[in-house]
Amino acid sequence: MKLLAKELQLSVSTVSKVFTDSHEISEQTKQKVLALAKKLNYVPNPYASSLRKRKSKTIAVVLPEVADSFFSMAINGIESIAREKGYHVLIYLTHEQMEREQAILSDFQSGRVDGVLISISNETTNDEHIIDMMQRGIPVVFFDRVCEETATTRITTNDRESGQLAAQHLIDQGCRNIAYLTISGSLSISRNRLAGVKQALTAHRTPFNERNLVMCTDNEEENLRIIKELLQRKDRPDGIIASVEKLTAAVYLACKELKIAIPGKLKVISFSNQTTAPILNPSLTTITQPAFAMGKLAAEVLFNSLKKTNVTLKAETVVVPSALVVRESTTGRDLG
Amino acid sequence: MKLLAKELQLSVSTVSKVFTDSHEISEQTKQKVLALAKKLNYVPNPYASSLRKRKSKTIAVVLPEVADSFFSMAINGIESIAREKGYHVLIYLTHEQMEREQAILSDFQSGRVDGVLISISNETTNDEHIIDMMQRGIPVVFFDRVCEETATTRITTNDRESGQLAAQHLIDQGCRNIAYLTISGSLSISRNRLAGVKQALTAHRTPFNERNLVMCTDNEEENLRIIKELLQRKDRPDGIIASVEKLTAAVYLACKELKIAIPGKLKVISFSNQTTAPILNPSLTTITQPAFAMGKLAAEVLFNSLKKTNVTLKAETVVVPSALVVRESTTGRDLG
DNA sequence: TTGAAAGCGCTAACAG
DNA sequence: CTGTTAGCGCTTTCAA
Repeated sequence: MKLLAKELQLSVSTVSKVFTDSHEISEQTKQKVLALAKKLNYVPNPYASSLRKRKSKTIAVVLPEVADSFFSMAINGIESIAREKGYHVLIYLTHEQMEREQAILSDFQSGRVDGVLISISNETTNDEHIIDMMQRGIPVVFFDRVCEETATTRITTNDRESGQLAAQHLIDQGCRNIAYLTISGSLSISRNRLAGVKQALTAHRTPFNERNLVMCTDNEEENLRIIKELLQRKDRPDGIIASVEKLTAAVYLACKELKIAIPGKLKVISFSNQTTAPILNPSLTTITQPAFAMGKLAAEVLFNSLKKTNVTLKAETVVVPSALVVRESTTGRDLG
Repeated sequence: MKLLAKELQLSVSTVSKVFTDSHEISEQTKQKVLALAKKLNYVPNPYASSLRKRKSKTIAVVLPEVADSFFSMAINGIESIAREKGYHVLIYLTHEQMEREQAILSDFQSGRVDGVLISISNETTNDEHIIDMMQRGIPVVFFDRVCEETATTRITTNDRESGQLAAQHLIDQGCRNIAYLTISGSLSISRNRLAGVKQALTAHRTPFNERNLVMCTDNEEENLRIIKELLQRKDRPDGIIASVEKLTAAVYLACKELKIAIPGKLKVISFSNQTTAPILNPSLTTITQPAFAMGKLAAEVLFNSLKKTNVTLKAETVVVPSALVVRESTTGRDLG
């Protein structure tokens, strides 16, 4: 299309420089070129540019799933920064499968993206595919579900403290037999939350009962079954901490079916960003993660490293704290 | 990297043909090349290929927002097909602003994407930017929030019938003064739903009262105020149809504050795909849209047209029906 | 079945 | 400040 731009009796390179906003071009010609470009509705071909410059102005966001308030809010945060910086966002879903995650990342070897934001799948037990990526010079920033051993920047929330806070809150509300619901034994995020829970219990001289560590699945009905089983045990828990948003519904439904009163017979707290938490029956006490902020921060860190050349990301964990929002499911009282 | 591939004493073109899986290459050399490629972890540069072939194997998904169950489930559907077809998915958010929508689409003039899936913003009143796109040979498929006048394929749900069904259900439950909550007067989807509501009311000899058409905003607190105002009118409605998922919370909270019993004093039905609908207080009667299916279908239609060359998409509306799921908020009874 | 050569649209030296 | 030239890595005739 530069050919057309030579309506103006200019060389291709001059026109090109206009579009890269080079300082070595006079205002006058810049205006002329830009004017004609607008008139002709011309936009430079990004792929030609990518090919030449060896950078794509595109990042990838790799997620386990998107139907989760945390991830959708995080996408929002990421997008807000990407837009600001003129980057494009490719989205990929692993559906919690390490194999897919590997396949997706391996495609990035091609230079399709300049950087990657990733929240790993709960199947992901090794980080070779990620290290591979970084060795090829493609920076990776973890957020939320991180690999703690991998040498790059990790954006997390204070999972351990949050677990502790949640458990402490339940203890304060009189719970003595607390169960912890999770979907993964391997994710650091899950382990950290559990560690916090255990710490709070131990501090209170009521060590965590390992039978109360309940592993859930991807399947809603299966989860309902598992939780009903839990609630039908003779030593049934009097408090539940759901470490994953989507387990909330299963807990509520199980209680409904079994006619177990929340919070009377069972207190429930959930790691959740659902906007419906305040209008559940009863309203749900949550640990609310700073999803938007974490997405935003992850993107900022990534773009920052993309600005400079050859700067490997610091192997550090940046923590954005979550908040405990107390509602009726643990207190019986509506604290707004 | 083809240079490296000439470890094998082959020409670049031969190697290239291997990667396009050309039939004019012997099995033998194919294997050899593929083997070395895997060993060297080589992946062809997609941008060079895009430049040459003038197609990017990439589509754009343009959405008003992502923090909405419908859109996140739709993304899921889109991704499932994209993955299957080997396409990549760029995501863009308009945040309900037509200006952003235009800016986003205008970038696509560059050939960045081969096609576009779009759900328009509620500000979008004209379709010039979209027509422009199509005239440049980039196919556009609408889903959910469509432009009815624009000559391309539209994937919708049966909005009118759903509105009618919702209103009829409220009438059946004894409502005589039904309000309709919306965030847009211009979106066809909103108009159609309202038309269905009116039709049901008219059929029942109780024409819709225009004062009961309530325009809400992007702002949660503002919405709460608006709805409280509605519920404090002397002729306060005895039934509410929320045409947007996120208005549900405002309705519930308003009722809580004003101590209006649902469904006793007010019956509520919502167009919503929230997974928490069954565990709200009370559980929420919904019109549930086939989000995943619609996303999937939109993607299928788009990829179909991308396969052939120079086939403009049929200007037709494909309807995937929604379902009425009756729960306590309109009946007082829990029907599961 | 394979190879040589041209060029997709753009940018980056380097000259002028 | 502007122009010339040489590719970025791939695909695609066309010829061997």
